[in-house]
Amino acid sequence: MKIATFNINGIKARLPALTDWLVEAQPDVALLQEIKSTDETFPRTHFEDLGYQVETHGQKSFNGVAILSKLPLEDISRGLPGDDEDVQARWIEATVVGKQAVRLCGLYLPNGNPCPGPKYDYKLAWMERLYTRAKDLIVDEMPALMAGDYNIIPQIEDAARPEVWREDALFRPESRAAYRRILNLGFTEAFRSCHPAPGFYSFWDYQAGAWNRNDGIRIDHILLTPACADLLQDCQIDADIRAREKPSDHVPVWLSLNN
DNA sequence: ATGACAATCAGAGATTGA
Repeated sequence: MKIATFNINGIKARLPALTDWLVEAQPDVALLQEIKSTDETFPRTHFEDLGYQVETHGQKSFNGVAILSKLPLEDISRGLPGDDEDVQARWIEATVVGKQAVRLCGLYLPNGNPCPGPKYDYKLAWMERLYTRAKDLIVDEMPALMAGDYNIIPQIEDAARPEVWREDALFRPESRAAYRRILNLGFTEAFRSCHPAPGFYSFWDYQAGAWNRNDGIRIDHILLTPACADLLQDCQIDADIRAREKPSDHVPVWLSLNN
């Protein structure tokens, strides 16, 4: 089963680029972030016509996550538990039914800039809630993964120019520590486990020719529970599509599972 | 030190992002 995560930076603006990639890459499941649309305005039938079941958790203008799946999805849940006051649409879960069922969590972790400030506080508080949910996934022992835009540069080798990120919310010690604390529950980060070498990125800023200079960062990750890591076959980044017409500033990260 | 770029909503320019 091929499962991908892709921050598309707006479903309306990305409809052609996303469609082209889906047709070429043929993922069984695509976890999308930053759909920037409500559930009502998401072009649901467009993806149903491509053979996907569509589950969204959107809001107007900002954020928003979705799952597209060619295989049946069950037990869909929207919103990260732990704060009933939180109105930002950043989390969706579902179980995909294959040879072996896998629990899928799609996430759009808060950016956190400027740092320090209330947005950074929100990021760390959100990560505390993520830790709680992640721990439950480990305890459940069902194969599960958490995929999305983590807005975390885990290590220096995940940035072309780590020095410019030193004080940024994506690279601050507190951010990375909160991410490591989740990893240390027993998760396997799929891409690093397949490709330990430095120099792979999943985001290039639109500004200052970042793509042409390969001035990127790796902030889109897929974390696997031990039972899910047993099934991991491969993990890749489709970096080439960043060079196309009207691209997102992120590119897809995908893995294949033996399930 | 600043801005560079793109998307959204709205129908200009502020806000957000990373």
